[in-house]
Amino acid sequence: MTRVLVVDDEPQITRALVINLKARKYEVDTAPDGATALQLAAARHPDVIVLDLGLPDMDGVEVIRGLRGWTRVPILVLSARHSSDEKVEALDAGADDYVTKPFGMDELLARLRAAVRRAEPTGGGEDDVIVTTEDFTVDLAAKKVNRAGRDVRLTPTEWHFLEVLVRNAGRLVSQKQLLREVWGPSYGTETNYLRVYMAQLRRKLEADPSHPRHFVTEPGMGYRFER
Amino acid sequence: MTRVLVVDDEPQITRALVINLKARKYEVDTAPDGATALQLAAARHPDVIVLDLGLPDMDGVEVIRGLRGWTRVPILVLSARHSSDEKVEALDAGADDYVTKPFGMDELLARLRAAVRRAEPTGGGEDDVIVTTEDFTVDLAAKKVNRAGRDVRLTPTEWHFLEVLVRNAGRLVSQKQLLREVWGPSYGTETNYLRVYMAQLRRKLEADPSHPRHFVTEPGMGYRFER
DNA sequence: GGCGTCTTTGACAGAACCCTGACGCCCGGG
DNA sequence: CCCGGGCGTCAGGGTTCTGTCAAAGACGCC
Repeated sequence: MTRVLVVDDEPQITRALVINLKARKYEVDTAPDGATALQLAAARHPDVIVLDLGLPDMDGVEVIRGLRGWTRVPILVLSARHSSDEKVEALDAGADDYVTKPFGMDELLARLRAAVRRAEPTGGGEDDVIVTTEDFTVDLAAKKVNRAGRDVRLTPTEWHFLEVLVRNAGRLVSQKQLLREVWGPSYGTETNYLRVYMAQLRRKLEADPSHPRHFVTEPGMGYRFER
Repeated sequence: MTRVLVVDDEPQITRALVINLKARKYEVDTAPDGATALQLAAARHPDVIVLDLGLPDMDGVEVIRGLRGWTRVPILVLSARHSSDEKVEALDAGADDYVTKPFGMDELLARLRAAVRRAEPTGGGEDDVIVTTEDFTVDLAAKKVNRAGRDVRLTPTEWHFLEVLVRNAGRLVSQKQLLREVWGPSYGTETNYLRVYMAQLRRKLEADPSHPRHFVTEPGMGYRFER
């Protein structure tokens, strides 16, 4: 199910959006200000964010920048301002689309669909959505891991952790980067999380967990997934 | 350079777009109708398409469908129609954005930048910078060193040390500069650190560590990396 | 409210790493 | 010839980092 984060301080707009989105089987979170928005974005990992630029606590563009520091989630900006400069500023800060109020609900939903659609994993392309090693297979699209013919059960955090590593196959991923991507931008020093979850992944996926072949530790720097 | 395909049958609009795009260092192709557009898209593989819906030979939505059959290239629709239905139809057919005429050039260009930006490859986007010598290769992005087909393990300090030298390939790096960059700004005289770590790097990377070819000592001055 | 799953913490042993001091070599100058 | 400075090498010990385990908290579901 697609998860949407609606950020707006006007209750009637928020309510209208929530009703329409829920009717179309979206999962919806709402935030009345920028701080809550950033926090919820990190905690809930929405698939798309609808962001009103006129927030009580901070400039909407700052919210965009705060998000773009660590995620590429589609951002659909909503604003009462029609000025070209405002649009350009928001778009260049990292917004994906800009809709002026008052807006047509049908159009907004269509733009939302478009934003979600193009953020989906590279479909027909030659990108390998499935990563194979000698010991197991990771299907990034289906969110499935297979080992010796059996599907392996991963918890949400385990999967997220694995995904970051696999998407950077061969590259070193720093501890800070892992923490930020999996737990959110306010994390960066809780390396014990990494140790615990790395151990879980190795236990579930490595042929010999005590001598990992695919999940390599680079002491003091981070971890690396090798196929 | 980013390649744009402009599809429009009105010469004055096409011309205005071409001028503005070329001024911003885009490479531009133009097509006056749908058939030409589909053909050029296949032949030239543009990074983004600006598509007017009102074409003489076929319905604009058909062009979108024709493109989406084989490519995910961003499509920015341009149209005189303001109706919500039209927008929804185009967006759901696979368009990425919808701008109504008359449009502001600044806004259009900003939307174009947004469309191109999000189509960029994921994963931070940093290109793999690989430095090669006869004896080993250094991948600065993946933080990987390969020698004779095997990955060489470097400690954090060793890697940092190597990185500074490699980024200044061919240039002399003074002792003070090395110490400051690797150990921090309060260091500058602890040349024994350098001797120790230089020895480690040579032992791990040089074919003949006692007669280094790539890590050259400039007595009294500093070190130099030569490929 | 009870239960199972998942996440977060804390503690600890073992491993990896970094600093340090000692020593020998080379070379130019006294 | 002797001496001193700069450099390369080596190994020990303190420090940090990692793997592992267990248990407490948080959460959702029935």
